[in-house]
Amino acid sequence: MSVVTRIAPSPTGDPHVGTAYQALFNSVFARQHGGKFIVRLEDTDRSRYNATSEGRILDMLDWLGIVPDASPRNEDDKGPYIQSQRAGLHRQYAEQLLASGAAYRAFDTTEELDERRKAAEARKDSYLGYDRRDRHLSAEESDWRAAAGEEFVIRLKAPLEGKTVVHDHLRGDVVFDNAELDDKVLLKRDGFPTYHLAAMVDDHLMGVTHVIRAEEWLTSTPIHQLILQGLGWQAPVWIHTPWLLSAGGKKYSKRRGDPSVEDFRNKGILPEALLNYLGMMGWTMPNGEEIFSVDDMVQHFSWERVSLGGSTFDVQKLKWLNGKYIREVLPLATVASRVHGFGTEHGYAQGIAEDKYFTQVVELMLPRFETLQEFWEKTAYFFGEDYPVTDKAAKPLAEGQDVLPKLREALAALPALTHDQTEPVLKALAEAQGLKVGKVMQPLRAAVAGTLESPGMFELLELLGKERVLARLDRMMK
RNA sequence: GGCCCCAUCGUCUAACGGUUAGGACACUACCCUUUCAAGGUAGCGAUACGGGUUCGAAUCCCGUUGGGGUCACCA
Repeated sequence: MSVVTRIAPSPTGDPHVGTAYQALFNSVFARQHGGKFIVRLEDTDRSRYNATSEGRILDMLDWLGIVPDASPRNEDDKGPYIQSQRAGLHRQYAEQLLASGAAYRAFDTTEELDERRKAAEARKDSYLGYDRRDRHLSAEESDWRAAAGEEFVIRLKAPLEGKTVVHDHLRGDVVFDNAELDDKVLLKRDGFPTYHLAAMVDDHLMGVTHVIRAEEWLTSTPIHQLILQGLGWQAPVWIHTPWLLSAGGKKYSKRRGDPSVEDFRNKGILPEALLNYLGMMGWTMPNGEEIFSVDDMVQHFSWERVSLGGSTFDVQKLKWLNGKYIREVLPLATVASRVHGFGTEHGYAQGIAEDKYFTQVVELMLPRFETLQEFWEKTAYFFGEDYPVTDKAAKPLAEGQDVLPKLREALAALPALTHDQTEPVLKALAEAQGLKVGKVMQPLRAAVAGTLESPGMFELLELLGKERVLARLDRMMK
């Protein structure tokens, strides 16, 4: 049996980290088995639909480098992959369920439902689902009222007794008491299906073999099995993955202020690092390695190494990982081009060419920035003469005014400010003045960089070049 | 509240009945050093609790507690 997995994001807002997480695991598992990974947009909630969201979700996947075998941008014969375009299909199966007696029409208005629910809550009922008022309407009455134009929804007729066993691939059998189950709405008043129906119909029609989704779906899986059963279809392998949590221990969510994938991207997190980080949430490489690629994951993935406790998202560790990719994993040329691309996208790189000089700056800065954004925040003095002087740098700059002219003189005498030329000169000068090396270096650094945090002095001088260094010294000498 | 899931350092995790409970992030100290980093070394720090089973339990079973999820004409 060939594996088919999917993600079914809902285009309601910002591209969610949870979607990226699911996309990773679904695509890795499919690839590992030479199967197919598909993306289906679940947009059947017209009220929450967000027109830009759809494209942004697909863009996020592109950015991450997760390539679906089928999606709204890559349709095949199993499509369309936009769920609302399949509404006719869903309706047809809802009617089939209705005809076979596995479902029924319910004519309650939203107001009635609200009222009864509130009453149930007030009574502290343990069962808070639909009270099944219309479950026992005769077929004649149901047909007649529908024909008369009364609006209705189609609900699942869940069994009232017995048990439904869901076999979760990670947790084993999970037993639900049917009496706890609800007569869920399958087809809404507006003719669109709910998730429960739509997902099951589409998964089946698209040949999905393994439903890998977040743990929040576990409790509605018995409903899904009942739908499948009513339609005479076989259930897929259910795999409910552990939670992604945010600092408070709650479910990670954009609504709580947790960053979206776009937020990470805009801060200068690399897709490789994000994916690597997500991969170590709930899963580990067999040898315990922390730095691994999606390809490594495809090679070594197994459900046995998934831990079930939820994982708290730690931005600090993500940043560390990102820094690791910058300084150790990605080649310099790649880092330089990512940095420049980021700068262009966010207005930092105006008039700055992606040339050899730029790459040298990146190389010098390599161990000094963890996100692409940090690079730009720390390097103004490499790319212009109007760099700011920090408060901390102002002090050594003032204190060093008498040594600066001597420094200028010594540097001006050099043919070029190469490392091997400047180092002995600067050290000799410090000694001659009876000063600690730092007392000479810090004023120099403050003058040419405007900050006390910079790459090594000699590399800095060499890269900046004699002309610029001298001009800066002239300007900074009172 | 009913039901469901989960439980090792603050965080991510290793251990698949026998380890001084290991690693990583963070934190602290030291080393390196012209600053800031990076890097290196060391330290701090966990099996939620209570019962069993077993020669032996982080590991298996039960209970308690705690956390999370779910109970929408949202997904």
